[in-house]
Amino acid sequence: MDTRALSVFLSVAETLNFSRSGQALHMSVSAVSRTVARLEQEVGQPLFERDRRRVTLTRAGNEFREYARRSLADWQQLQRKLGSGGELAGEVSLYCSVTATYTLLAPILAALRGTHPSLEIMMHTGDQADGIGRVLEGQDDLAVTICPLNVPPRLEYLPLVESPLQFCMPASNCQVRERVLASQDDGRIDWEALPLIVPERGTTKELLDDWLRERDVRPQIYAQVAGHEAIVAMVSLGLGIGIAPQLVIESSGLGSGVDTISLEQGLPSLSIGLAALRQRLASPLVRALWEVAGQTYPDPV
Amino acid sequence: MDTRALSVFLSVAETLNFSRSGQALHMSVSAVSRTVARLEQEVGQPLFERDRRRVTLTRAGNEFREYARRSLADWQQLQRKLGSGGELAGEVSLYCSVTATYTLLAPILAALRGTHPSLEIMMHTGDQADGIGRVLEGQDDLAVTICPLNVPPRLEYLPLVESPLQFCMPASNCQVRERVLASQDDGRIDWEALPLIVPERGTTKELLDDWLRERDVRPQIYAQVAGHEAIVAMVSLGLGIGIAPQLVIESSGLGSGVDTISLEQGLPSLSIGLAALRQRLASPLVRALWEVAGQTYPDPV
DNA sequence: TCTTTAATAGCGTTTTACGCAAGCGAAGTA
DNA sequence: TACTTCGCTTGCGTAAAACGCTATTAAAGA
Repeated sequence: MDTRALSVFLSVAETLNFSRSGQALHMSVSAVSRTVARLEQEVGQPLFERDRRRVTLTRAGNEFREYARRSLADWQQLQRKLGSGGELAGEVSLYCSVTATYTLLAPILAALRGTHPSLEIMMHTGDQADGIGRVLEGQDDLAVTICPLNVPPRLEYLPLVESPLQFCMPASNCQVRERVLASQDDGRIDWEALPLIVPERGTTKELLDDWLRERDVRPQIYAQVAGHEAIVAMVSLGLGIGIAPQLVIESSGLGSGVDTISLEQGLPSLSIGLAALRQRLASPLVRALWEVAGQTYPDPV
Repeated sequence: MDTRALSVFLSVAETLNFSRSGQALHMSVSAVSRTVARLEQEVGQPLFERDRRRVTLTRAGNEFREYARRSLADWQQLQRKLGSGGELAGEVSLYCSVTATYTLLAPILAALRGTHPSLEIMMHTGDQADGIGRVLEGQDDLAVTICPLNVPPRLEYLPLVESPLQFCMPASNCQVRERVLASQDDGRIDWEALPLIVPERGTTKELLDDWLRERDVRPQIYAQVAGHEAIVAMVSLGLGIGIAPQLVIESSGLGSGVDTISLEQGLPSLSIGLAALRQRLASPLVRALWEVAGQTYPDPV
């Protein structure tokens, strides 16, 4: 009888649909099914009536729903009471890229100051690609990161914004820019003739690799760089064309130094959000930041 | 945040001693320690103050204690409500030996009829030695059994009574009886000369094997039999000497047919009690029987 | 009859919990 | 001062639980 199971039950009791609850809770249908089954075994009676097409609450299920609501509310109340009333032993550590600091994070931290003034943030900045690793290893509680292709199971991911991955080129006239414009006139860009500045590792590198492989392009790599900001900086210096999330290009101090390259079949769009270990999310401090973030960027569809 | 952890916390909050709570809860000190540590992480603050010699509740710990009491009471209330109010889908199945039926079990079932009239028991009888296996395999919810030498981790054991393991011999005059009496006059029984009727398997067999091995005795096995009742029956027929818990000897219809053999260093005493899978104990029906049994035989020390 | 939808069951893998034993600091003892 | 005891924590290996993927089953709709 743990609170997690109660949440699952409440979700199913609301949607009356195991699959939809699974999606909402970021877990598989079978996990939902078995969580409910366990609960039913523990209670000793079926909570839902399944007639193969429709799910309804049994009488016991209704009773249990009341209980679950109360119980969960009690728990949340206690969390609030102790979370703010107590002397807040620790702080929350957060890893993010420089860009995230003043684009994504600023409004979250502003809101947080209002709702949880006693919560202290220890921020570490670096290449966005390292975020997942640092969270998994427990170095940081949270990371702003691009949604990885496969979210590891012990990780929770909260999408905040979408930003398309973009190719970009120097804005000032230079050899690279001229060659891009020339090949655009031809209708197709000759990637193999252009120096490309790519991420050293991370999701964007993987996406780029896929994109190139699909088109059977073997580009001429000018440099592999850690951090999208650094890529944009190098592009603005005219060293080559690069790749970065639009968000980074726009908000780099060098925004005017680079132009995006528009393509018919562009690169995929990225989901950027928060990542944390499930385990750590049990902590009220971490969860506080998590929830404020979710409220600051509602429904990033 | 599950109810099990709350129980552990409440116990420690009461004893203010991790080791003692561990004993009371039938778990190791380290398990208690880590359960509390998990709880503290989840709450976000320490619940106990440990100054290496003494354990005290912190302010947060006191708050949490209130919450834990309430929460657990709610849960138990719900269990009662649904456990008795509902239409009790299943019944509880119980495995035991014939002897247990009318010695141990009778008062428990009588009490149960009073407190839980709607609870139905499906009883299976057979060799006591099979009880643990049947519970582990989920064939029965509960078994009356001799406490195994090593209790498997997913099993919960509730001691009810103690009964010494005894050697016994035919009560009527016969060759076997005479030989026992004769060797008792010599001061030492010559085990190797006497036909021995032993359990086929189970805890009593293991205890007997140990006892014989310690004394470097290689007995003459007349028969290996399943079920202590059958052993007593064979002994009463004069086929040899046997071994069984005193309880079985006394309450066998053949009580007058066998005599116990008193020894200086007798066989160890057995703990006889109820066994169930931890998992199954979450069910209110199973727990009902469990608790009534515990109340019927309080403190079997 | 075939397809679609939705829950459950089997199987292999990951994650979590546990027991044991070692560690370690403070208090008691010789 | 050195040694022992007490009691909580920690590292490590193992056992159990939970999960995701995939197959299965069953009902409803085309």
